Amino acid sequence: MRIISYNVNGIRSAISKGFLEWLDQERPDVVCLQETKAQPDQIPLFHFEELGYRSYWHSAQKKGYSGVAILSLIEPDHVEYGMGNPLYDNEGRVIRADFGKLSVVSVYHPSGSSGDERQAFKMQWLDHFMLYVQELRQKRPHLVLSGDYNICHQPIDIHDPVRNAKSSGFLPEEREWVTRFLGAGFIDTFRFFEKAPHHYSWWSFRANSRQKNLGWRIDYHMVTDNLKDKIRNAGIMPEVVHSDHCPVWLEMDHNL
DNA sequence: ATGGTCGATAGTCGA
Repeated sequence: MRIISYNVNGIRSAISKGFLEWLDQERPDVVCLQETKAQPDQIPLFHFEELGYRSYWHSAQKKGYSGVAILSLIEPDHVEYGMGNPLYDNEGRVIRADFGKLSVVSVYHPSGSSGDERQAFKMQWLDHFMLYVQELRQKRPHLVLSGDYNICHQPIDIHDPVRNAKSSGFLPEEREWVTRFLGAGFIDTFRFFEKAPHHYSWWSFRANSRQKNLGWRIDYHMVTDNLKDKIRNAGIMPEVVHSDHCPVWLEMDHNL
């Protein structure tokens, strides 16, 4: 089973840049999307159906903002929208699909880059997400949590750790959250295989950052450590350019 | 210190 996570920075924009042709070439079993930036009536569902994908969308209340989705060639047994708390669910940041014993979550953690208020919300959100995950594990112990975490964990995950020491996305408290998260029994599947620096999943649109590979690794497939023996491989697709992020993939044994 | 770039929208805002 191959799962791809992709912050598309607007699904309609990504489609205009060749997203569907890319999807048809890759044909992953499951796709977790973030920043769909579309209301339900603005989503061209038929495009995905034509390619054989069922799709499930959790949009934000605010037009053109946030939003997550899961596309799947396999029919999920169940789909859950949000974390079950109205305080956190109106921005369309979490959707979960269950496939047998496996649950796949597409998550878009808040950005804190627009100011102190959103940074505070981000930290609150992260705390709540931790609780959500711990509770979810009681009934769904085999989890793949894929998405845009908006946090670089280690200095090798960001091109300039010194200059970004005070940047949202690389703050000590954010990095410590990821450490605590992994310590609670999750695996950063990309780092499980690749120990080298200079592998990123997001680049600023400004200053030709992408051409110069001055990026941040903020998109992850985190899996519960009970799936350790099922992880086959993981990687990043920096050559795919429909967004300021690139897709990240995870290959798992399908029989749990 | 400033400005640099996008997507979605119609407010400029949020990233």
